[in-house]
Amino acid sequence: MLSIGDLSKRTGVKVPTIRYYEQMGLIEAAERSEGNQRRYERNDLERLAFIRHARDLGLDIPAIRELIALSQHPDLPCANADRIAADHLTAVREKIEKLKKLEHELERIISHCDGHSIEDCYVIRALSDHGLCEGEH
Amino acid sequence: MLSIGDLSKRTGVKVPTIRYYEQMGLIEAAERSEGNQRRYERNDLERLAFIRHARDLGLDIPAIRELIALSQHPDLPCANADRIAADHLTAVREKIEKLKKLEHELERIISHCDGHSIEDCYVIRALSDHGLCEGEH
DNA sequence: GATAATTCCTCTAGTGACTAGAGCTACAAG
DNA sequence: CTTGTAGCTCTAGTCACTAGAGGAATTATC
Ligand SMILES: [Zn+2]
Ligand SMILES: [Zn+2]
Ligand SMILES: [Zn+2]
Ligand SMILES: [Zn+2]
Repeated sequence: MLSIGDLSKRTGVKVPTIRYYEQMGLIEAAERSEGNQRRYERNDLERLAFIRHARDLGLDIPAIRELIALSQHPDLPCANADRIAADHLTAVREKIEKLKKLEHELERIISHCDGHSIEDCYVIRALSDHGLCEGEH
Repeated sequence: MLSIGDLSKRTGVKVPTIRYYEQMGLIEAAERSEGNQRRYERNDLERLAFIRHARDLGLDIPAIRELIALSQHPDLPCANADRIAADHLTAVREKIEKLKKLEHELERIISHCDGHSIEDCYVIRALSDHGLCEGEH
């Protein structure tokens, strides 16, 4: 039996975050001690590690909730789980594309400033006028 | 004299967002009509276009506030403006790096699943165990 | 000039995934 | 047995908006 602090130390998930996940329905409400403190077991540890890893990979809470629900039906086909991962990959790629466009424009803007007065600052001018940009964003 | 709706149409910034920017101190409180409605002039249009473009490039509101303040002192050196842009570029690059790591792991995870049952699903297994990952994230 | 449609006003609350803090209680170590 | 740490619940704050309520002003139509 682990306290919430023990669980926190072992998984690297902060104590308030564990309570938050319980509230969000990602982990079941834990048993309580006589004094109303949460007590966890080994499988809670695994569950929380799963959640943490999924969050580290950028999945959001509804997606994780769905994956947990799926993982409790081992006989179902895994198409839905695979789709969740694939959709997330697509979203990640779209974010990368957008950020690369920003990176490109910012590089250009910064390199065009000769760094004297605000009056001549290319950063300020470029921000005032999207027409000076090379692409959309 | 433009109404807030006119300003919105001309800049592509939604009406509530314009009021929000006023509240955040990015644009000065506009003059009002007899009936208490905001009335804007040409320079408000430029200011709002500046804000919009800076937001589109991913700058946050405190950074934009600082850039606006700087732009009102044309004789100052522009090092601070340049630094704001450079810091932002650094942040964008860091985000790209993180997302690329995620992209890599997700590609790997998805390609390893042969897509039968949940029981054998590599997506679920990989989420359960970061040890299966190639890198950190 | 009356009426209707649209736009505007302020204020509050919701978004996602936590995080911080207040005020209180339980438990472990000395 | 006292002290210190850890736990409890509840509320509010983060960021940059967005949605909605309830009401007033403006514009368009007749
Ligand atoms: Zn400059
Ligand atoms: Zn641009
Ligand atoms: Zn699978
Ligand atoms: Zn991993």
